[in-house]
Amino acid sequence: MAGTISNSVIKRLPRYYRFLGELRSEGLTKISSRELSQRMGFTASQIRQDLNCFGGFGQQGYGYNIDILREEIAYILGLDKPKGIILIGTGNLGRAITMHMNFESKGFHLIGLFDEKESLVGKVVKNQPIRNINTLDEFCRENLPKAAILCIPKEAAQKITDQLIKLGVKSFWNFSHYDIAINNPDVKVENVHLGDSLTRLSYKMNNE
Amino acid sequence: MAGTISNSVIKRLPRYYRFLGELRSEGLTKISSRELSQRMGFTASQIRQDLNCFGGFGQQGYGYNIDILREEIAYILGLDKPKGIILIGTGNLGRAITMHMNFESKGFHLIGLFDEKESLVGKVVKNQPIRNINTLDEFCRENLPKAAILCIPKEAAQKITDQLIKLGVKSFWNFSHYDIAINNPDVKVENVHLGDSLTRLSYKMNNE
DNA sequence: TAGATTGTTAATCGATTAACAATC
DNA sequence: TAGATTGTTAATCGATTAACAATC
Repeated sequence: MAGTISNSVIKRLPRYYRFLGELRSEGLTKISSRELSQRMGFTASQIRQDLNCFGGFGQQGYGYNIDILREEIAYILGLDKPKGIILIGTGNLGRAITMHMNFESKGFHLIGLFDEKESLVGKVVKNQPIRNINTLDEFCRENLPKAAILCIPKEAAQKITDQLIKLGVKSFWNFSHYDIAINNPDVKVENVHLGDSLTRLSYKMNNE
Repeated sequence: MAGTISNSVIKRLPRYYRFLGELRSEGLTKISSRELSQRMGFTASQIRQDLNCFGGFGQQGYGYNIDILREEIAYILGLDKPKGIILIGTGNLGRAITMHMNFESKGFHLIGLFDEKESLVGKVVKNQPIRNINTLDEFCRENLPKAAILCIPKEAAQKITDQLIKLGVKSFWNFSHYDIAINNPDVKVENVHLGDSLTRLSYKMNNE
């Protein structure tokens, strides 16, 4: 068992979940930490250490039961509790995420799309109408989303996050460069800085 | 000076570069590690430690010259050497990245788009025609791209990376779930696992 | 000169790996 | 029972923070 799971472990959790899903669809029922280490590129020691953070789901001399372990991780990740999420900014990136992402399998339920651009408002993406951003307050009071996806520029992001936090939206999947956490230490943020990632690739190519 | 810059520092480099750019556009010319720490949310100690990895660009009693430091980091990141990059898979995500990303400012030059879907081939995205994937060999031999963006499903990714590696493309910005690095330890890969990121947000919301 | 702030070393903290006893 | 493999402790490694002498 465990109290706090360290950040390093949390970062690896979705990967464990993905691989266990694959093993499952290959029809396997059990796996040892050594076998899993070869597939995932972690050490067997780290896998045992990690998996033990949330209870002894292995069995000595046998390994881990794939289904049970996967279910357990799903539970820890909260994938069994769909949370309402809205998306702000239906530009190229916002629309791509709306179309591309399987929200249901990641613990969410996409319930609203918003944009300020009149030319986009009313269009339908993945069966959802794009709503005018000036209806955001009303929508949130009625539908109580728990999280928001920010696909808007930095300048717009500050204003919108302030507004959303007042409306009770306290969790953000943030594609903007606005640093939500630094101004609001209490909210939950997961940042995706695509530009930083591409920049790191440039670094790696530049430095043997 | 420094030989090897640790992975932890590399991860932070693009962020330093971004913040220095902002300070610059605010018209500032110098900044101390303490001031920078307040803006960036790192400790001043860490900033000094990090920046010192690549030479003493500060000055005691003064701080850091923003322009000089920014230029130096740009050089380390290879942003001054545009590298040819191609994009494979022009679905929602691939098109969004094509439209949305500023490649030039990140050390790249987007020179080709590819898809296998006949209905997409020939369409123009950001002034580039979508090419048939079966012209990939020919294109690479002529234009020698150095990197590729993979916006294709896992199954397709394995085949395409093998093909690209043979053609001399050894660096990947990988949006697929195919684990390139595990099968090709020599290539440079920067993974973007959007689903894992959203899953971590679910975890954070689920665990106080 | 006095004040400020770096560069750098030392101390602390946390994460990973190794080892092995427990046990299925 | 013998073999396999976990759970867990101890050892190592690396990263962050603190401290302060060097110096602008």
